[in-house]
Amino acid sequence: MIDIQQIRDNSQEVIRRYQVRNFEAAVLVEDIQKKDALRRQTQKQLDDTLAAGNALARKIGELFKSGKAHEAEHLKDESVRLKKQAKDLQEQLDALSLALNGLMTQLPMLPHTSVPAGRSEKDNEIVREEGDMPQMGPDALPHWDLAKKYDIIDFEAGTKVTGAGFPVYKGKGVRLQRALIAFFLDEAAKEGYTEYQPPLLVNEDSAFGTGQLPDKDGQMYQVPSDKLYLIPTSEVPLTNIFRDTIQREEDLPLKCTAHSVCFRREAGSYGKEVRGLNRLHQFDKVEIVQVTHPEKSYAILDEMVDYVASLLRKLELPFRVSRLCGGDLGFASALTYDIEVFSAAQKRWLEVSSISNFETYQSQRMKLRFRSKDGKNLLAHTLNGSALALPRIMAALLENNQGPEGVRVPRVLHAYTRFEVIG
RNA sequence: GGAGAGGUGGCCGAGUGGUCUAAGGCGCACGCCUGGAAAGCGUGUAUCCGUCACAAGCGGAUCAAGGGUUCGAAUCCCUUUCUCUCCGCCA
Repeated sequence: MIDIQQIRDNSQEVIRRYQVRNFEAAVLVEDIQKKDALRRQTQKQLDDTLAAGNALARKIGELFKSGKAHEAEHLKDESVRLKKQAKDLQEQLDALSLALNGLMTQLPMLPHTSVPAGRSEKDNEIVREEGDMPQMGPDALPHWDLAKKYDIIDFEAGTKVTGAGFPVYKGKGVRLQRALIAFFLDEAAKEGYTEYQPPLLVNEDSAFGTGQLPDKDGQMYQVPSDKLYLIPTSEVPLTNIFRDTIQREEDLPLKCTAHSVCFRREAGSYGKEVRGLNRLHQFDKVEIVQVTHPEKSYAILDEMVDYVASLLRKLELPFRVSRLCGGDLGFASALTYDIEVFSAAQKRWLEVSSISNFETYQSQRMKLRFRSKDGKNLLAHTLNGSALALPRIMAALLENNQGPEGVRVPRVLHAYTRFEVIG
């Protein structure tokens, strides 16, 4: 949610900036301005009415005390009238607040000034490309064939047990994945992130706080009997740890990391996009989250991109970093970098990380604040990124490192896997 | 799942219908005192909304959340929720 103050201060500027997203905000913004003015006017009327009621009640109390009960009696009528009036105004105010809030949640985050205009991922701006593209012979196998050949992932078993998109990892496949998770967590710890192990189900408030609700509930698996949601990413529980808190400025930035299983319904996906490990309903991911001072969030975003790049470098995977254009930018994000690795047999770039600055979008919703040096409570900025998502890293490692002897494990993982080749 | 007890400010804790504008204490901040410090003394110390210059001041709301009774609710009633104790079940 953006700060309504921005609309009060300069609504035309807000509308103009939304154009980068191809988001036509004029009608919505005008509606918000009207509702906001009316809400404040109603608030004033209500406060005045309540103040009159309070004064009267106090007066009646005094009269009772001084034994003038009969005088108090006829004041009660006025008191009842004020109470009725206050109740009506309160109802109006609640309705207005609800409506205003509903309108505000329809506004996506204002894009950062560096976000390129554009409609689709074709307009994303590639800002960095690194690593050697492996040269594959014509007999190179895609990872799903390698997985079968070396018996490390059983897609059919997963389909039987649960359904498509729920693979069963096996033997060295599990070990490789566990090794990667441990490696990512150790690297994050070195980088100053505190490790958490959050719940995998969250309540409605949490899902709202990070922006999954109200609009993206179709992307989450739900447990309606308990009003809980399976997390699509540990960003949700991790960031919500700090919901409704006021942090100390000197404690910022808060740096958290967690490994978790992630669950996504991925309704509407099909075909080669979802083959093998490319797109799953259940997958593992190590996430990094930061809660920062607003003035530092963009420098920190760059740091996070550099950090994720360093992981891929250590894994010897070729990757590229792109800045998402307005049309491809998530609803909640002000600026997002995507990082993709090249999976050599599929000859495709696979997105393995998405690193975003949400500015105050999430902190506004979850009232995540910090107390500044001059004693004001300000909204913090929240950021997060994958560091990293496991399946596509597995896919690229398998495909890029295949050879006659089997699949070579990157050196940095040997200490974790305790084997160097999957063969 | 059953029974019982609870939820008050940063923390502890008083408070059972009208100076609650929430006692008292602790902590914290600032000041006085001091060679310096401690002690002592004094002052201050929540959040949100509105008015307004996002100042001061003023008004309103908040004693887990929501609803109700009453002229008036932290206090009485109902619902929800969370915590604790006991029982049951259980990795």
